[in-house]
Amino acid sequence: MTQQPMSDARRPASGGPKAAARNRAALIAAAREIYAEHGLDVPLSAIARRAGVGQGVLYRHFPDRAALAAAVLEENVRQIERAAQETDLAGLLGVITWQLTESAAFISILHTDSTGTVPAYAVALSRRVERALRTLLPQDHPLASEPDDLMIAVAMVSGAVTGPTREYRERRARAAWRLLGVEVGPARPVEV
Amino acid sequence: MTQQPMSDARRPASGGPKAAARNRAALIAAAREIYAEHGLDVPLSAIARRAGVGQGVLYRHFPDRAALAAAVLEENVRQIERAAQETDLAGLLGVITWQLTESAAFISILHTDSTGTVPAYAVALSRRVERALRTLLPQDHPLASEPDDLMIAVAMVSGAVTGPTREYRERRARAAWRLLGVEVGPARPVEV
Amino acid sequence: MTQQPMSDARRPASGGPKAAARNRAALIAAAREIYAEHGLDVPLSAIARRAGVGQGVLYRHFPDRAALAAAVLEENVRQIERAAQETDLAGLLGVITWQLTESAAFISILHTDSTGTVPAYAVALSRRVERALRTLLPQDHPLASEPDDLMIAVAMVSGAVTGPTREYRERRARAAWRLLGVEVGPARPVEV
Amino acid sequence: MTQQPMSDARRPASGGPKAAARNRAALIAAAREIYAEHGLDVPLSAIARRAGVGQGVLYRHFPDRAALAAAVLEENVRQIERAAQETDLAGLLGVITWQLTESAAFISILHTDSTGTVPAYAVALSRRVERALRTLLPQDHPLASEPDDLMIAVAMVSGAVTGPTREYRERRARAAWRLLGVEVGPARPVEV
DNA sequence: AATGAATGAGAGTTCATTCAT
DNA sequence: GATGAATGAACTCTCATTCAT
Repeated sequence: MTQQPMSDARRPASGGPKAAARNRAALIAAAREIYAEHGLDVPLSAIARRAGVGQGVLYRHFPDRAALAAAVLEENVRQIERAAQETDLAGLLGVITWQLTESAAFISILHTDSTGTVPAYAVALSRRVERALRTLLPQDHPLASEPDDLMIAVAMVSGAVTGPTREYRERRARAAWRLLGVEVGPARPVEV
Repeated sequence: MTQQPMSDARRPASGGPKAAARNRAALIAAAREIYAEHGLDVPLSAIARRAGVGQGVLYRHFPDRAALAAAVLEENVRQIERAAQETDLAGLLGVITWQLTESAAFISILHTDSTGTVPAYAVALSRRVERALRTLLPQDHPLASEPDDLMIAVAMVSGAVTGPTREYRERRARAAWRLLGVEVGPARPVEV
Repeated sequence: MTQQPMSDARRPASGGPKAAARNRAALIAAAREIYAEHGLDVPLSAIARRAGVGQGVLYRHFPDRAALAAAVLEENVRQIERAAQETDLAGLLGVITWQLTESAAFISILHTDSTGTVPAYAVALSRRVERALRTLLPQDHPLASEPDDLMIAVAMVSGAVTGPTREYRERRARAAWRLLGVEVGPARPVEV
Repeated sequence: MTQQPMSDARRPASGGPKAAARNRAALIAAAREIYAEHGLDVPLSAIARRAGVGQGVLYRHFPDRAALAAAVLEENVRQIERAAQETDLAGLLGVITWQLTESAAFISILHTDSTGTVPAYAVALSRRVERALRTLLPQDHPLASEPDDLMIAVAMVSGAVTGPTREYRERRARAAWRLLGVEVGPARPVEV
């Protein structure tokens, strides 16, 4: 018994090649929204629905859950890398703070998973964030004395970021940086 | 890790005298173990199996997933409250640190959930931890100046606690406290 | 997002422990019927439906597709082994012939799969059939001269068994045995 | 962000002059290969991919799965018909034997499907094979006494043809013919 | 009161088929 | 004509929850 539609209802179909890129973008956008709202552990079908596409499209573009997450978070990291070329450490931390308060998903690559199981792509992305930060880190910065301190500090801030509204989360993030004695610029998005 | 004996010639079925209480305790213990190993998002059937009881018993004692989690964490909090009567702040933070490194589940009440949705029971438990800490907090402690700083700091440490082994997680936790400039006693369990 | 029912429709539930064995038997019976009609490559959901049970029950009893097939075919082989103790070779071949004409599924363990990929359980069952046959095979039988001839002959007959009705298939099977110069008793089921 | 097709120098798209015929042939060849490797139950997309064409082309040439299978097997039958004009029965059986051992797909028209459901095209092709064989069948041949014996014998051999390698399958096929007392020439392909 | 089987919805994944370009 | 993306249903497998015994 091969898999066959078996329903006589003729399905409408397909969009054409131009739609492909649009759908990919829509999926990433939808995923970003839903990740921000509910975290990474969300039904893929919900993402497809929000993007307005069928489930198959999601699988065409992203072979598995990790690929989609990587694509979403990749954008965040790229923004951080871009920002690293335009500001100082405080400014970059502001950008990171923005992203932390904006998206529950982004937290997971810096804070990783509480069970200790970290997907490979998250490790790679985390390294890129670290590299970006380190280019701007002065030798005498309080987070420069021990090699792990920098990313531990970021993880700590991500731990503090909880709460119902973005503003509330930002307030907590700023308090966290203050407790670390680290100067942060204003939390701000990077314009695309 | 603990496989239950599976009493051979015994009466595995229904009731001993205080079987109910024993089952409840077994469920909590099993849940604690499994939470620590796999996080909170675990099939309830696995917990019942590890506890050596049927699924029905689990539901009899805990109407829903949250109730079980609350019961597990309740014990942690009780240990913290007990410890608060026997040591100073540094000692209490050592106890909390132990719990953070021991169980992925415990993190979730102090760090709460990354999506910002905090179950009601977690709020209550968190308050009790805060109260315990505050009884020992000197007026001039670095975390005493702003009202939220205390629990933000705890959340921050919980954010730093990740990694494959308990030792590794403890090392990160200590680094986190150091970055906060807070003195902590040795991480240690409270014996029951 | 844990998997949760999310529908408020309260589902009816469950049968009790006695039903377990009954369901298992029903599943095997249903599978046997459907296998006979459509071959082994049938949706498991169809089997569950025919058995009048939920999908979960099927998985409880048979962890995978192979386990169910093995359970069904196991019965056939057991009948053959039983028959081997009560008749001579011709009689046993009659029993096998009956099973071949009765069930498309049974063919697959003797004829195996045309792509050459044979599941482990099928190999084991096939060996048992061979053993049963060989206990009754006279030294001077035409299929006794070469070691592989016996099971090749059975596979050949299974290759001939096609057609819309059991009677038609049996006619072809008898013709096949005749072409092999092998005497066969009447095709007959083994009463359970 | 929209990446454009813009084939720069070449015209990979649409039509050369007899592209249609070439595509058709490529599809049949691809299907033959994949059928041989994985059996008839293969995603059509895999065939299109192997042929290096889009899915649409496949559907243009072959309205359904059966049409493609028929086209593949048609070639086999044509080779048999050709061979029937150049050799004797033993030689023709050698050709058929080659095809049986070469392709899991070809088996299905001679052995047909184990569920008894035979597609119409298979019946027609089978008849042509029979006709080709019968032109070379001597009156006194062991397979000439009963009308059905000829094709039953072929089906029997196809039933014996299983196993991982072509050589192994050929060995079994030869054993099968031997058990039937039928002389066969060497298994050989018909060059195209 | 405990057991553990059953239910059935839902998530993940795969494909046949259509169709915009 | 060709391409290959999109659709959406079918199938597999997993669990939360109920309930007969």
